[in-house]
Amino acid sequence: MSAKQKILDTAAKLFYERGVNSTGIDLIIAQANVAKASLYNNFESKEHLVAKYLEMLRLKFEERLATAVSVRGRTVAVPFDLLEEIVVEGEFFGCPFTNALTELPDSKLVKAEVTRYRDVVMNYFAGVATTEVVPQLMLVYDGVFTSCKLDPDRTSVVVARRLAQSLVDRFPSDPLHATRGSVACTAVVGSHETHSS
Amino acid sequence: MSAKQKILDTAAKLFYERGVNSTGIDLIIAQANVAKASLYNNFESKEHLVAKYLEMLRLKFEERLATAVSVRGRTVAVPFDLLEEIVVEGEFFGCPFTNALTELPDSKLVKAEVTRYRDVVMNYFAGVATTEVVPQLMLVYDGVFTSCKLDPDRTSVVVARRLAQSLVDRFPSDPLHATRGSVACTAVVGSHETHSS
DNA sequence: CACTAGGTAGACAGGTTTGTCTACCTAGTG
DNA sequence: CACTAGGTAGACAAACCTGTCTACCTAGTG
Repeated sequence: MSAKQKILDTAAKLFYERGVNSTGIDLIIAQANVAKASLYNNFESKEHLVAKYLEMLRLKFEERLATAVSVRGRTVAVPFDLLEEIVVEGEFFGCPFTNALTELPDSKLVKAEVTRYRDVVMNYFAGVATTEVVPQLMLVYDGVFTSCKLDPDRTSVVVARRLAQSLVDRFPSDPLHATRGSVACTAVVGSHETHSS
Repeated sequence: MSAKQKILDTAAKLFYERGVNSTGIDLIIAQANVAKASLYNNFESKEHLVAKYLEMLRLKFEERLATAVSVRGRTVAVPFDLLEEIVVEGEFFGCPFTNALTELPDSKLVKAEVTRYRDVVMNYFAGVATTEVVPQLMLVYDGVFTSCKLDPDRTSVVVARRLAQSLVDRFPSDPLHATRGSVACTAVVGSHETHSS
């Protein structure tokens, strides 16, 4: 395995679990078993490394999204399913993109990668819901990372998926002058749910 | 104005706008026009200062919440109205609590303050909705900070308020328990005990 | 007046960080 | 063989950072 990939993989793990600013270059190269020069030969600076780390995450996400869609179909639940896979396995540290931007608020590189990632998500939601619902879905999707990070209870992802599903389902009617429908609502929220172990 | 308060106010502004880790002690004391000894006489460490900063924000939030409730009534919209006031005035840097925890993930002091703040919010939502809806409202409330931070478009807060309102409307009460939520809730939230140390 | 609480100014120690640089090594290829 | 691309090892500079310390000042109070 090339030094570049070893660095990227090690940095990804450390950046995510310990935070970007708490992870020094020296720690990365020690854990990756590479020399410092290898890092600076392959990456212009730490900021560039962070950007590449985020780019890698986005590419992986796009890949997993495509795979899941081809298996389960293009539904609003898929992004939440993917998140659930991560949340259940051990510790969860929130959204790596928003985390990185919080730690490096002045980095244009990081900001660009975050935007690119969000565009992927928005695009996906735009494919399963009308344009008015997309901001609502983004709201729920943004929220689930924070809730999962801060609540010891990890059921947020289930709540979020169900909520997102209900938003898509009931869309045609406007929430405001919707059918007051306890029927529609209970049906929507109460029913459904294929998996969710 | 006491040096302690000058430090706290200056630190609050800097911590929020520039981030905790990017704000050095030297910058704080320079902008506050106080001596370094004044800072360390009043605050045990930088971490303690950050915790006090978050505590101050929470107290202000509780105060504004109480005022708004006494004026507009205890509705689900109030927390979103308060957020809107902040979002519209110039730049918005996201939730100061989650930001601080992202920057200092190992700080127990910070974690405790974040939890205390979230308890206030959850308590409030528990006062306007049934227990099943509260996690959904938290999801939307968590999401609106991220969305407002990352989307140049600040309409997220409007979308979020409307969504929260529709969630509450859909569950005016639990059919089994038959009571209109707001009544029971006022009791719950109204019985705020003074802080138990 | 004398005392004290709280303030100022700033040097300094000890640590951490990123990024550069020199010197050397090694596997693969023409 | 000779060359090269990419790697190792680690010293080092320069710039931060937090927290401590000495020395001095000043307004209010008994």
